[in-house]
Amino acid sequence: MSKNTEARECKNYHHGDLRNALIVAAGELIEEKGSLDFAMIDAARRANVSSAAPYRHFEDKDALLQAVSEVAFLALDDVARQATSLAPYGSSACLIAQGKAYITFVSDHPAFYDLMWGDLGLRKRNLEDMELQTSGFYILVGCVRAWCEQAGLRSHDPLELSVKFWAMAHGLACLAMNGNITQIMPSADVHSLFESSAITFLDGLRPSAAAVT
Amino acid sequence: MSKNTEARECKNYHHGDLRNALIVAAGELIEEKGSLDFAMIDAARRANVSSAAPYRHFEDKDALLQAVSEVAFLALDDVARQATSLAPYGSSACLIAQGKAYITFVSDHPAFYDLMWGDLGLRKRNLEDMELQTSGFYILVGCVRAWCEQAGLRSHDPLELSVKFWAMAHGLACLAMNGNITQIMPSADVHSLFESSAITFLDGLRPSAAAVT
DNA sequence: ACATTATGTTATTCACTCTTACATACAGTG
DNA sequence: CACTGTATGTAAGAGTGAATAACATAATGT
Repeated sequence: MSKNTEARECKNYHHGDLRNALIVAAGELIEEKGSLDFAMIDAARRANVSSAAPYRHFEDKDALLQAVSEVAFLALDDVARQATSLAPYGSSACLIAQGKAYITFVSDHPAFYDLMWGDLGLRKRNLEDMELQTSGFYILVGCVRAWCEQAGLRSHDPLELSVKFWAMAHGLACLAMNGNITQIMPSADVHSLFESSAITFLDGLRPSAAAVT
Repeated sequence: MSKNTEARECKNYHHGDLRNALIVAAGELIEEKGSLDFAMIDAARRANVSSAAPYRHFEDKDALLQAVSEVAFLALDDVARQATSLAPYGSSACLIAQGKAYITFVSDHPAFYDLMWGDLGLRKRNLEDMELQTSGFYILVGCVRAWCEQAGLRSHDPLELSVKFWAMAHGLACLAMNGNITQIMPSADVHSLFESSAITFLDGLRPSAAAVT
């Protein structure tokens, strides 16, 4: 052990946890640049390794992006879980809280949205990833199921309702992210918009609402 | 979308309408590849010009993509306009027809969706483009306004309702495009899903639906 | 010790975008 | 009709970044 770390630039030849370091570095770059087109070598530099090192851990840049995307989906799951506890489980407020949290997440991280749902996203990837992509969704499904029971609306399919509810939040988040909502209604707040939208929708589910064309 | 301007057999040194030819070529490449990462030289080849010629008309590839995107938004406007005449103006069916047409457009051209709303999309572009991006939206606003009057619901803001309605269609289209809906409800049809979702929402707007928490 | 495996480096290749310098057509003017 | 300016084309190549190849270093197991 006489060879003490001279520490010219690198302490150890082996990084130790390069794979994770690269995922973190890529995540930072995406956040900072607000886009996915960082260079592999930049992620490598951030982890203090050479440009070729990442290819020991990821087949190509897309694989690295996918790994970052997986982390992002897990983070979104956490967001959904936390939102669940903001209001009584199964209440309308609980559902709305989840939608709002979803919108906040998307709005705060537009570049991650691109990663998760954009052209480089999971659209053309395999099924395991798809399951990851929708794992957080089932947190919502649980709430919706509870809501249906509390509201005495057992005739509705919680899964179907959840998809519709998700789509409302997703659509508003997407439009807000693109600036469309600000452009159309400069004074509007996406969260309020979602809340009133959700309330209208939930009201519409109740039998008292007569179907009229 | 398949505006086949077959002016390719050009014998002259000057092309004549290279700008448009490139837009068409790029659109075809996007449609064929299902992605935006075609090479500029491929678009140039399709127009029978050299690889540098496009740069006389477009500052860079992004500018070409933007031009294609503008054409795509105009095509979407047409889709919306046509859908308006599928049912009595101002009826629920008319609104639903518009949403369905929107969903069809997005589902049929996922690569164009990426172009129009993705990371290479208009998010970071200027205001004129934003107006183009939402011009078709005001077709919907007109229908919604008529619907409000026919339904005797003048207390609602048609603009706000339209945004919410748009978001429902947009969200479902986006999730469907990513395969999420198929994954969650393999037997579900996005158009039916949208229709029932829209009906629920419109029902919820009627005063008979009591606000309950 | 020594072989094996994992992980890193340098140097290089390849594809693609974008630029530069030059060439050609066409329209307007004397 | 020559003359000239502008628009538009070409050819060649610089610059960027992903990915690979060949080699180097460390950790591990027997």
